[in-house]
Amino acid sequence: MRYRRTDVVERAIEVLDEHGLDALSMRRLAGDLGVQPGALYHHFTNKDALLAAIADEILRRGRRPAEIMAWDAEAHLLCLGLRDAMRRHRDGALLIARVHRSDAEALEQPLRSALARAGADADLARVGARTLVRLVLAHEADDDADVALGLGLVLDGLRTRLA
Amino acid sequence: MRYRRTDVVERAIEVLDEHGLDALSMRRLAGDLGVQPGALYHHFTNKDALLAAIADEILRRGRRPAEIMAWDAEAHLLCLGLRDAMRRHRDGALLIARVHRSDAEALEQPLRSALARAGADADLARVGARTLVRLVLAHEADDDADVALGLGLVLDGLRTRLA
DNA sequence: ACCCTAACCTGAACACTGTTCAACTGCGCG
DNA sequence: CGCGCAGTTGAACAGTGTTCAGGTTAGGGT
Repeated sequence: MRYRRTDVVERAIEVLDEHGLDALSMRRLAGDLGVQPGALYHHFTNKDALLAAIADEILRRGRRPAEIMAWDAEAHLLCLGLRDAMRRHRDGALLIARVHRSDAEALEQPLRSALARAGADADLARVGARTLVRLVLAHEADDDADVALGLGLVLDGLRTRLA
Repeated sequence: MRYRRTDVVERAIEVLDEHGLDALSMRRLAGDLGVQPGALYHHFTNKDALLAAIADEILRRGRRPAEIMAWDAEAHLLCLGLRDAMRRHRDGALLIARVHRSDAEALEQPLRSALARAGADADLARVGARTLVRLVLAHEADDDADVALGLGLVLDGLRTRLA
């Protein structure tokens, strides 16, 4: 059987959903595709690249069109969207947090520009966005009320600085 | 050579500091101690238990005596203490975050009781403490100004709710 | 001084992991 | 048809955590 990059990612997400991140080894995925492990390295330079591609795909599916609204409502919505996207998959937060460590930009950029539009200076926008993203990644297992409370805490802090 | 639990932990911290968390394998540590890998399993049921013991020791060393002060000053100080403790060792934040995943209590308890003393209800104290701890763990690589800004954000949020 | 128990360690094995690479296959294009 | 190349193979390398039957050794009690 012959595969393309996107086929591999799709199958990888299935393995992730069914068996978790720990079970998502190159050998396991290769076996699931009916292929030798080495074949995967034709599509991805290494496992990290594969995981990055998976994270990309998961986030791409979770992205919603931008709307015009107040900065704090938008920030809140962006955070909930991120949370939804990663919670749609087993170990989603674990995976995205791992990828986020080597590529923070992609996740933080939308929030940062929302904060910048609200009048935050570069430092505040950067730290605020980072704080919110990490908050969401860290609260995967918590229930929605806790997440809302945690986000409210940070958003309150931002509000007092942007007032 | 014969070792006790504490000897193993001490040596493990040295390996951690010199070569990083990735290099801290059971084989490597055993080799450093001049012992077979299996011997370590007499002192620790598995690697996670070893890592937990290392994290405990690192945090124990970093703990400072409690002082009587305003809740927000205390919370700020507790966070900086945690940050200092983990920054004293290579990959300290990585290690502690990993252990924190399966045992959140130990790290969050002091902050939670500080918030409770300030008049926070159980939910706010719990979420606030968790948020602060995760903030510190996530900001390891950032400079102190960014951390102070991030903490200030959350503390401001807490202040508006505790006023 | 003896022995016994418990703590500690050995050596080897098991079942995995990510990664590399020369050689082979088979599909599409000129 | 034949060339090129994307895709795959199969095997190997160098590691990982973990288990366990059996051997060793130190300390306390008689």
